[in-house]
Amino acid sequence: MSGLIALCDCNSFYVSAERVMDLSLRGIPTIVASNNDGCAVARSDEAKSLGIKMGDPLHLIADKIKRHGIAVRSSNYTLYADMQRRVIAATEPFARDIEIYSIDENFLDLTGFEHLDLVDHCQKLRANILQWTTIPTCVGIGATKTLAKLGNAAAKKNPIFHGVADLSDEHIRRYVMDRIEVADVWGVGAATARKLAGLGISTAGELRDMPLRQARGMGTVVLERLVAELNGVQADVVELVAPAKKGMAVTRSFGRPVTSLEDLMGAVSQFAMRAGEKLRAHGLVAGRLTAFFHTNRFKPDRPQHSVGRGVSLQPMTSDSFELIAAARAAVERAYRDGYEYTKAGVMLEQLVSEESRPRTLFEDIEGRERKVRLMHALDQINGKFGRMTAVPGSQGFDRPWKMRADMKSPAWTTRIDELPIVKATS
DNA sequence: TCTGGGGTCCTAGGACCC
DNA sequence: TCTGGGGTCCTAGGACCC
Repeated sequence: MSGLIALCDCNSFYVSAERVMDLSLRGIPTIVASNNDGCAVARSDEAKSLGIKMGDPLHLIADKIKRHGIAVRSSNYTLYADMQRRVIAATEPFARDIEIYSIDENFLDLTGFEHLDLVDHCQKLRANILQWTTIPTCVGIGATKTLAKLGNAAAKKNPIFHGVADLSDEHIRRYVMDRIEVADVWGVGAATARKLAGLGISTAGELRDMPLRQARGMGTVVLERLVAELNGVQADVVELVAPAKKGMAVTRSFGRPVTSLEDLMGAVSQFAMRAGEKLRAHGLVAGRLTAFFHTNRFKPDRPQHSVGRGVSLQPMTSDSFELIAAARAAVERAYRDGYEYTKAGVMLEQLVSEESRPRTLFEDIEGRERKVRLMHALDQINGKFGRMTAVPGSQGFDRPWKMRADMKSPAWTTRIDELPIVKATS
């Protein structure tokens, strides 16, 4: 297995997904906001050139948005997940295997396609995705994932590549590596970049030439593997099947601060409920649950409080009511009055598949089966009529803390009552 | 005054990713 | 008024054991 790897990445994915159906956004500077309409998490090219940065808090760029007429959308994950599915379908004919790396990026194993002109092959891939979904992409090709990522970064930044940079070509590889900053290499974050700068390493090419031992000594095995990958030695292969999940979390910032135990319990109950749904959807059970909550860290002058309490789940479970009970108990113990809480969450760890769940002594088998059937019925109802149709009363009914999403597009492609309607005019 | 030398397992926290 | 959510991997260091 030493074939070439491609990384295909959707340009400004959330914005491009919004533009599939909403033609009014095309050509207009557009950003998509994070949950709670907090920060900019996707920007169109037009928005980028107006200086909008990834992660910019919306309330700090409000005047810029107004001044330039930037369109804003709340994030619509149902839409993005559906678009992702379509992008993958359009990609499948072009690779032996695909590893879905994130919602907008796929690694392609190009083994078996080497006899083709790979740049041409990847241009056809881009054209196919564009035709099926209208979503533009860029592609990087290389001997390792790290090189494919690097090629992708080059293809996005430099128009001479017309969207496809093939780093299996030595000249192109050298050209790109001498020009890309080391901080833009996949796996090099701020902390590592700072250390490397101290050694006079500022480009991808200089990192490639760093002795492996030095990389190991300065960083960790992670950096050592990274240097190997830049030299074309595979340390990270294309995964054929998704590895088992190790943990899961449901966390949210609140639309407005929570100041009572009752509201906090309500929120955490809802998160535990949702966490149970996710577990069951993956056929998993959890052995440990942690509930956490904290005040606004961006206001250090205000009283701060931050806690997380873990409890072990015995027997291991995916039952929402058991998860809710565990989460509520943790919150009750950790709660302190007199603070404004702005975020909370439930995290699940020690996940194993339902079948390989360890059995406990004195297990109430009948009671357990009843609970499983109840959860199944709950999932069916909520799957059919929408999330939160049937909910436990413990999460409260008015939910003053629920997050804001004031500019959300419809579920164009996944709900029959929200399909776009085309009106004929003559 | 002087207080071994390994192992293993687990957890918290850092770093990084999209 | 207003600053996202959800992951992975690695290491250091503590607890415990012989």
